[in-house]
Amino acid sequence: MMGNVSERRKQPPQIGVSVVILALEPVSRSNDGGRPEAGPSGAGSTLWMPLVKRVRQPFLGQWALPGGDLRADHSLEQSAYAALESTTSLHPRYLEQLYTFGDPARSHGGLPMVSIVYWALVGGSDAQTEPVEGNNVKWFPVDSLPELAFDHRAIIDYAMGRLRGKIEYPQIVTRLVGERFTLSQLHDVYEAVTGEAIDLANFRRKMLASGQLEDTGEKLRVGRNRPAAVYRYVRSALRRATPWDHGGDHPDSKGQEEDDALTALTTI
Amino acid sequence: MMGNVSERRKQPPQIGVSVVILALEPVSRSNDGGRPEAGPSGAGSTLWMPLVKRVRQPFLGQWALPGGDLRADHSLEQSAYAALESTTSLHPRYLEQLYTFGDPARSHGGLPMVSIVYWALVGGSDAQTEPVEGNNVKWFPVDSLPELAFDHRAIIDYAMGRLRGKIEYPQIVTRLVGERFTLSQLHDVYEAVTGEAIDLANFRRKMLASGQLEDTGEKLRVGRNRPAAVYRYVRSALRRATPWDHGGDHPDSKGQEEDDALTALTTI
DNA sequence: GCAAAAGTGTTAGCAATACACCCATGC
DNA sequence: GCATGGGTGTATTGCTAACACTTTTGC
Repeated sequence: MMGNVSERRKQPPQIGVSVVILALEPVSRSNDGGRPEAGPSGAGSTLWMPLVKRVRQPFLGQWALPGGDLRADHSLEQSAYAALESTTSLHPRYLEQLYTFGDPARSHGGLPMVSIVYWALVGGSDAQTEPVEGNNVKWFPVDSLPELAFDHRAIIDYAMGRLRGKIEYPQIVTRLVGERFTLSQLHDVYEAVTGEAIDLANFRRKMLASGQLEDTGEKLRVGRNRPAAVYRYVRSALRRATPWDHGGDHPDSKGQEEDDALTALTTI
Repeated sequence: MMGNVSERRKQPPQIGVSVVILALEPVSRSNDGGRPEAGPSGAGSTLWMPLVKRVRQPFLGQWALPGGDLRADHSLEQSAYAALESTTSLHPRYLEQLYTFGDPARSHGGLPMVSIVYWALVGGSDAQTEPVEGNNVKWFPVDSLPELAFDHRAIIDYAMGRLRGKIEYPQIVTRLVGERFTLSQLHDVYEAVTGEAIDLANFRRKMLASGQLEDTGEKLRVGRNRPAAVYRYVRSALRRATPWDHGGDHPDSKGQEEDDALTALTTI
């Protein structure tokens, strides 16, 4: 089916999608969220992501980003969703294209591969079905990841940089912290993402002064301490999309079709 | 060679690269640059880009972004360079991946196509051989482009947004204005890119205060007016790359091989 | 001298920072 | 009361915007 090597060099490479998935804590069915969590662990100090164990060479047995194939009749975003759901049973509330990697050297002995990488944010209520964890999928904290296949480590670092660059956008934060949240929770997310300490007092003021938050009237008591006010982003703040992103691949295509299920796999 | 339609739907789509090329003025061999230009036209108020006339259906005869194929043994960046040089005879000093477009709807009757789009910045001294202009290539000011094939108009808008977002980076500005420049020239570039009027006095101060500029000692007289000091970016400023970009596709791969020349063409 | 562009000074206002302080709650 | 996190006050500092002003050149 395939010609000799010198012929193959002129062929186009393979294509696939991979997804970097980020959440404040491992997502499973039990976290059915909805209202702000008064979780005892405090969570918020680091981000987590699911990885998939490779079942083929090269890098057999190593951890890698979830991935899948591309089909000519699907948009890139749809393919990313499909890859995501088939491995982690998640339907993220935020999905955005990250970068396309295509250097011949990155295949490390496999076929040359172009990977279109998306990154996704998931919150507590995004689990659709039974979690696949324990199978070939496992959640890791981003600050202590295992050794990764291919160039996936670099891809993840790049994704984290992108997340840091977008932390100001309500759409982003909301997907992580949820729709309703206290200022402390919001503050925790900012610190988890930036990795830096942020003065809470100034943070409150800045957020409230931005006019993007509105008090829901609710209160949330965390431990045995003073209850905190619960906020949400005002509608107009959520709508305001960044024109220099999502510019491409039909950002409005939400409905992805139920299709033939894929088995959990990774691509480069 | 190709199966029926329902088989083809499951196939991966085609892949190609396209390039959005931007310059302060149309680039041809005559502008051999090197030192800052005292051009009579003042140039600096708008950006220009080359487009290629399509020689196939769909959109036959319409203007489109330069593009080319992807080969399994080339990096994406190398493929972008190849597409660039084969159409415009330019070797840009800045090349960066923009976005990957892959919606099935964008092919408009052609084969489904995934386009990995790069954007490039060229200055006066980037022309390598005879300019191809007049053949099927023509330069247009970005604020009055002709009607474009496919979704190329949206792609260009997206590229402009990206450029605006990066105008602060010395690497970007330098590729447009050149290595040595007066503050007025720098100011013109900022205004051309942002599209907004910027107070020259404050602009000077801000730039000088940044510590990123150094006086070369040279003077440049533009018309019959007072000569202006010529500056350049300090080395450390140029080196400082943005980690959340160029993270991917072997950013250090500069040497692109001389290879079989391609004929001027466009892809989706 | 006059025009035109280079370059400087001055002011007001806004936003980020640092940090001291008070408030509400459960034990 | 006291510990803990929620929430407020306030001074300092630095950057930005607006705009009036001076300097250097060719004609």
